[in-house]
Amino acid sequence: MKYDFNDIEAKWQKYWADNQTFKAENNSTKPKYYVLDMFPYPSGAGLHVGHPLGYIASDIYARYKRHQGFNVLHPQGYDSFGLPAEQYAIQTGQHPAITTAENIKTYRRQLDQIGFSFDWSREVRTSDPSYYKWTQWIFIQLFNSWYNNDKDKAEDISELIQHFETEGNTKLNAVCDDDVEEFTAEDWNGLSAEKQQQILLQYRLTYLAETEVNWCPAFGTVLANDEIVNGVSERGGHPVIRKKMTQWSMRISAYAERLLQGLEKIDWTDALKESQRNWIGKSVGASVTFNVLPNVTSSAVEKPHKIDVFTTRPDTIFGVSFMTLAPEHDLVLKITTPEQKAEVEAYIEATAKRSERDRMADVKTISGAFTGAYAEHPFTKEPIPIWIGDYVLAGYGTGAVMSVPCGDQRDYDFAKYFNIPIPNIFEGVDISEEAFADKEKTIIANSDFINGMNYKKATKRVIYELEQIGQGEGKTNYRLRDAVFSRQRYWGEPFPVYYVNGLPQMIDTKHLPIELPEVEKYLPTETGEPPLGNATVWAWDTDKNKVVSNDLINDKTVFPLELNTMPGWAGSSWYFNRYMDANNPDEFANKEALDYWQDVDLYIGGSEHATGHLLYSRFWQKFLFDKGFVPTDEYAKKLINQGMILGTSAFVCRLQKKVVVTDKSLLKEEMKSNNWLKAVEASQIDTFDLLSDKIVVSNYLSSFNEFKKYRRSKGIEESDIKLLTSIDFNNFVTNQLKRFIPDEYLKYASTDNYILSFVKDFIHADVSFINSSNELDIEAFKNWRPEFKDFEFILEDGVYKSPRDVEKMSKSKYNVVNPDDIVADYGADSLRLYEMFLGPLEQYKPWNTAGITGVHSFLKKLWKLYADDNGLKVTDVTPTKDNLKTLHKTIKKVQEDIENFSFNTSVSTFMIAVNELTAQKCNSKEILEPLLVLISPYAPHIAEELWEKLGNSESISTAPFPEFDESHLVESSKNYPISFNGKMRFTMELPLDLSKDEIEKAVLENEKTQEQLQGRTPKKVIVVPGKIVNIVG
RNA sequence: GCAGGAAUGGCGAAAUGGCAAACGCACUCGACUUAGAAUCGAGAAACUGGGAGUUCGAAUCUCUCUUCCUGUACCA
Repeated sequence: MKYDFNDIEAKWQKYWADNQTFKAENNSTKPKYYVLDMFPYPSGAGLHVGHPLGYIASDIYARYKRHQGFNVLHPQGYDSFGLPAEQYAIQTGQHPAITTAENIKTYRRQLDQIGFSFDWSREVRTSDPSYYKWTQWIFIQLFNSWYNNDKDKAEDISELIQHFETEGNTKLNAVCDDDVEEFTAEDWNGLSAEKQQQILLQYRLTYLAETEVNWCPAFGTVLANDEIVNGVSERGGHPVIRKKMTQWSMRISAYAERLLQGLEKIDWTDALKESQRNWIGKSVGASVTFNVLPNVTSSAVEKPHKIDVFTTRPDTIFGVSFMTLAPEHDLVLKITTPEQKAEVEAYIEATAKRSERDRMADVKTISGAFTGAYAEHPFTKEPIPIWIGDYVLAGYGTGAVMSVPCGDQRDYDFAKYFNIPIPNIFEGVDISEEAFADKEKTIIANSDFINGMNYKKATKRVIYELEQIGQGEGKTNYRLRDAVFSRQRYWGEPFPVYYVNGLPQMIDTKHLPIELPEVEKYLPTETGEPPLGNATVWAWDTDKNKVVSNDLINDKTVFPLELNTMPGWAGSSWYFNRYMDANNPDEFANKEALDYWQDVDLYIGGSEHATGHLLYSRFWQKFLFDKGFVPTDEYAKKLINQGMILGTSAFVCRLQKKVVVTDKSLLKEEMKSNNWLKAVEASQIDTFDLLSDKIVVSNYLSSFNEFKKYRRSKGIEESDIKLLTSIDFNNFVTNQLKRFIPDEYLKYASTDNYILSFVKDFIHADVSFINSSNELDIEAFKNWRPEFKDFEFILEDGVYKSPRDVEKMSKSKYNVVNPDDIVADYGADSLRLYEMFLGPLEQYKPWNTAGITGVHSFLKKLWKLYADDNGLKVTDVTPTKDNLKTLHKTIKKVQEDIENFSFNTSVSTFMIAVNELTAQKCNSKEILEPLLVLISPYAPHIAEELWEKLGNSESISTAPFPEFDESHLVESSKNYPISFNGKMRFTMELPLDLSKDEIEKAVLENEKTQEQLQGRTPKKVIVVPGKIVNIVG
């Protein structure tokens, strides 16, 4: 019997599918366990070997939990709306639904062949109307809710209306827009229905408002803050500009504090929690109101202007020597004096021109302008000049700061630059060079009623005093902004919204889903409307309650529908709940199912979702929890970020034409102070061109590691490495490259006085041309591209060894490894084992296909334990003590490893076990049968096959995990390491039941001990029974 | 700048206070084979980034420096 992995794997994959082996039950007496992978986007490129890493880990855990007797929910599906399918549609005219379906098919085939234990009966696709029906439903729930700060939860909008009707909004403690006006119950009741709707929008958890958005012209859509990195789009790196647009937004800021606090009770990685904390950006301080002093331009009747600022350092209020507003601040033009107008306007224009990116890149240049206006200090009543400067961000806090140059470096730099006074309000601190920002060491001085106080006391007192005069209060500020929820794209969830007189109306939930309409083109319309503006059947008929032709719009019974679609994160913000009851047509998930499964026990995925998906989904979960739709307000108890698998790129090293000639003696001098490259530059005496620019040299001296080896073999000092590389290269050059050197320069190549340095460049070679010893298939490389056809290879021992480097896996680097090939050549079990064997799950690690032979031959060895050419070898023979010891130490280690997610070490443990059992010639079923259960989460196909061969008729996935029995590991003696002053010198076999004293006696009597001591008396003897003996002295 | 993580053979790594380098790749030699692949056997190498401390004993704990990676950044 041979280990025919291809047949075995196909057989069991079919068996699992036919028998629905991994279907999870919603009614079970077993304890539940929910293992989830982060939602994949089915891209057209398919999977590379890096993608399944997390899926394999979660699959091992899911299978392990089944062996432990849990009812395991391990679903999979697709986050199938998104930009790439739409970009492809724009280019080719193919409907995104078609390409998406094709991509999913490829994905599914690739996933299936790796042997995952997914419950495919629960598959979801965000682009499927039966799914996005419920995304639309949640949107409507958000629209119909507001956030009650007193109860600290979301409530139904009807309760808000009731409040307005009886008390207005004066005593209301709700989260709302900044510019809400106060009104009484009478005011409210007197308002038109339209006006009431407009006011309610300022409170709804999803709302339509004109907001400044990040517009990406290349994509023709807005992007959320987390989709922008360094001022350009995360995808594609396109420029992003600020633009005012009417958009749907999500009032996630209402949940800022709970999102922050919730991190305390979930077992997610610290790095991830930390980035969420940074993103939420809580700062505690005070808001302070400064009154602007009237000047000639403000007429007497006009209300005096006020500037609100937020500060985390109210204790430094007496150090304020100016104020700075963001150039975009509303008040700027209103307060600027005529004398300063020209300068201020010029400055505003100049900053507006600078892109967000320039502004971020250039933080050193200080710029600003004086408005000519003054504000009054709330306590001293002194006038404070008001400046504008682009170091103050319009989007944070109030877009204005009280500048305390002695306590803030940015204010300090600004003050220095514009010659603004820098009063010192710190006791015993020198501020002549820089600002003093250390809160802990602060003692306040020159500050009236807070002199001598520390930061904490002074802060408290200042806030109290501000409240007394009505010019401030304690305040907590969050960096987290409301999330823009509209996208000007086609391939996303349509909003269940139509417009009556420009005001948004929700379609009744019983008419959902509102399906995506057909369009001719996926581009924006000529009038600049989103792609849905191309749809001809896209109007809502309120009588028939269906989508009808645009021609019928009469604004009485037929109204236009929303043209934006939802962003990518809409569907992924709640999918984990849908899996609990994935096929329910009447509810997003049934209450019983939700109560049974509760939450995700283990969530595995990449860290790139830290501030996007993982924050938005926590927000939606908390909202659904507030409204009583889900039983928990955090949906994932534990989260692990798997590391990325990197590619090992291969290169050929080509000599550039230019050769630098250096005098060796000069170079040695230069080397003393400079690095090698600089030294060569500095001591160069001549340069010339090679006769060819198509020379490829062996990596022998082009890779540093190879060189280290070489150095050792010649006994060359470390410090001379670089120098000698070059000299040796020179000799090599003399022999091999002579014919490429012009005659008049040959003199340099043939004497020892000169060093020739070649400029090199490295060209990516496809990794499939490289064998396990890094040797390049030169013919394949030459035939790969016409421009490589006549490359001259200078070989070393007849082969070309490619330099390798670790990089991200990508097509452009020709280092992508497709799991299909690995599965075909070695099988899914080998792939699974190898991915785990590479290293710790969370770590970044390079893929090197050559190494897979190790785990593959392990599987063959495993097979041979059970079967050989004559058939099954396993018998009922009683196991030996050694057999049992091997089995039980394996059980113990593997169980510990899985529970610690240390999958790489359990693969090693299996190898050790198989090596030992092979050496022991173990045939015992009592050993070999439980061993299969241990291995089955990792290599399920071979385990099933051998399990069946041993006479079992049920799938191995139903077998209980073997019980660890300590008694098999009990030893009667221990080979003690005997150390002298901490250094191990020899070992000594001693019975384990000896007492400390007996051990000490036995060791001291040993002649080797006496030899080590050479007559000295030990000062101290440390005996740790069962571990070590250390003799000091 | 700030935050988080890391540094151990040629490579991936293991050891979490007690015999550093288990396990695997690559390498060398040998066996088998017409040959290659595969398989089996044997072997070599390298002392934990630097410095200090705690300890009988440190890769592991503490301090410090260096380097690298990841995230984030005019956040008042």
